[in-house]
Amino acid sequence: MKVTALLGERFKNAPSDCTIESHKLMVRGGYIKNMASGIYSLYAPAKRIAKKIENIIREEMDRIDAQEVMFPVVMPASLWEESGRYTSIGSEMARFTDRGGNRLVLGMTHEEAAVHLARNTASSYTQYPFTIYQIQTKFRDEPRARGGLIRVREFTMKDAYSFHTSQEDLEKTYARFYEAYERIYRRVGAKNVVAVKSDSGMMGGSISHEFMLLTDIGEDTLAICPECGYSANMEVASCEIDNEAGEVEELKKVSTPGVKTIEALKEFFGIDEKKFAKAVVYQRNKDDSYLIVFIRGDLEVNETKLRNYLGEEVHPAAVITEESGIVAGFIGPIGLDGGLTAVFDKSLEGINSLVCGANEQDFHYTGMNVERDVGKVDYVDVAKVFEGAVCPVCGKPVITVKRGIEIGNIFQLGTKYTKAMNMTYLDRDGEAKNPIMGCYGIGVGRLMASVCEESCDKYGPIWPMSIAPWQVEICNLRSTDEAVSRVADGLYETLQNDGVEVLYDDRDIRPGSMFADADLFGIPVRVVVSPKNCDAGVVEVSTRDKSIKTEFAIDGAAEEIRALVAKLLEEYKG
RNA sequence: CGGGAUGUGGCGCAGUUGGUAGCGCGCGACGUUUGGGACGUCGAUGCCGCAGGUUCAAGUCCUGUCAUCCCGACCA
Repeated sequence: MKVTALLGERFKNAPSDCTIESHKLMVRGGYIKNMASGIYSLYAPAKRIAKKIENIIREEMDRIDAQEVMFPVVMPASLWEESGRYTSIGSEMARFTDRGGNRLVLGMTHEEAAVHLARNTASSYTQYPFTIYQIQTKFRDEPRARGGLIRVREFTMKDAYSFHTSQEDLEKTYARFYEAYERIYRRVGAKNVVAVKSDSGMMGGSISHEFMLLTDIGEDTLAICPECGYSANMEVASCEIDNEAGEVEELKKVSTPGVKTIEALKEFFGIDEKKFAKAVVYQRNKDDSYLIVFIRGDLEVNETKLRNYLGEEVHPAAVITEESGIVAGFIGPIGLDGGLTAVFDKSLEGINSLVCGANEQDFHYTGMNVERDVGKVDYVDVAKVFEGAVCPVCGKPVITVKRGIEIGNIFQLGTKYTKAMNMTYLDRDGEAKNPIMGCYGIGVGRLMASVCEESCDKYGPIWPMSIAPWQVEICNLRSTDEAVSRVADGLYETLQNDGVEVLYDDRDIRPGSMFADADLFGIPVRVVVSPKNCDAGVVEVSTRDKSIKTEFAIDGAAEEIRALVAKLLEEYKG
């Protein structure tokens, strides 16, 4: 490809809208163009990168015996009504009607389509297991797109669905996907990727992992143990608590006029915040009724864990009404209004002497022991993990909290969809059963942006050879000079004939501009052809990551360059 | 959906107490240049987001609306 024929321009400045590095560079470098919020067109360089990522994914999917299929983007609402998600999913799913008044949806994920495709065909246990996948456009009407390609509304995704006759079999495939994903990330050049245990959210099912690329701009928070490798999304990370029982004390009611916050209580009693039983008030989404979480004063409530425990949606209480029976600022577990649900975090378990509210204006209790003064309660883990928390696996207090971008996920779905959509097969014993499903996704555009985010400098992206839009860029520093152009043109032609992907900057511009653009193209191997070099009978060859800078004699340069490309490609081989 | 901000040429921006729009980059032509975003001369590009209103006069003031971005909520 000659730059003179390439559509797209490169900018000195990024639009002021761009805040994160990959977004800036991909706009500045002429990779993407925004059309609407979270909706982008890709220019040729970005399209080429996406295609390479897709092909690596294809190779790895095919390798684990997944077969590529294609589902429709537009599906009838009725199919989604079968699974129940037509109503359970909110406005993230785009819905519309056709000219006949039929309700349709835009595909945001394809479990329903996968079941639809397979359910009448895979009617015998002998036809299991099997895995299907597609690489296709999805539309999700995100409430808030952000960060260029990091979080968009329309995007290309590889989504795979596996079907099994037993949990063990699902787990086998799940493990193969896990390994395939690790290979995919290595091959596309994503470096800091960890798999974390995650919340299954609306997908349903039990076990799931998210593959996270660690970066400060990540939207997810992760708890990671550097000692034993335990890692989990903050949403589900368990929190081990070192509880010190302390001295047994008598329950005493103490006047605490106007002392409402943990801060103020700390000051008032002059004791550590770990000695308080903090009350956090939530409301159920369905009827706004209240529930109260009691947790140790130094900890925060993890709302996702709370939701998962309750099995329903809740939100932090907006206003606490008079008639609720809640005395804001003085809430405690003793003598709490019987109509209120209380949840006890396990951080309170076994502590002998706690300070808590007395459910009476301006009074607190001291010396409270839950078992003794409230009775037997179920302790649950709803605390948010914090830096330095105790690892639930190895028991060392070394948990670190990091940010990550989700660049893939794998779910064990169970029979949620096959049951709801009445997909059955006849088992060996002649009994009709619902197949067990797994699903597995990778966002292509997000992966591209993530690699850019992690592999760049202030001048532009540094694309790994495996996904670079072109493998070699030739910079003809003096295209008006016949001798120089003869060398550059010849090299371009020879390399292309040898199957090397070449971007040829044949423009008549000053070297400074050409180099600045080359940095934005981020192509791994750069070949500079200039009058100076030609006089010396050489071309100058360097890598974008600055690890190599050398000269090759003009005669034989093509072969040397081809070998260099092959060598660099080797690093990312499957 | 809450909070904050911004809409002026392709990009970055300026535009005073209201007086009819400018700078830098980029773009075109010519010339001089040529190893990290050159210089000179000439030139093109604006429904000042949109719709109302106030005014002799609105980029500027008022009202509404749309769009985009950031923080949060949400998120397969």
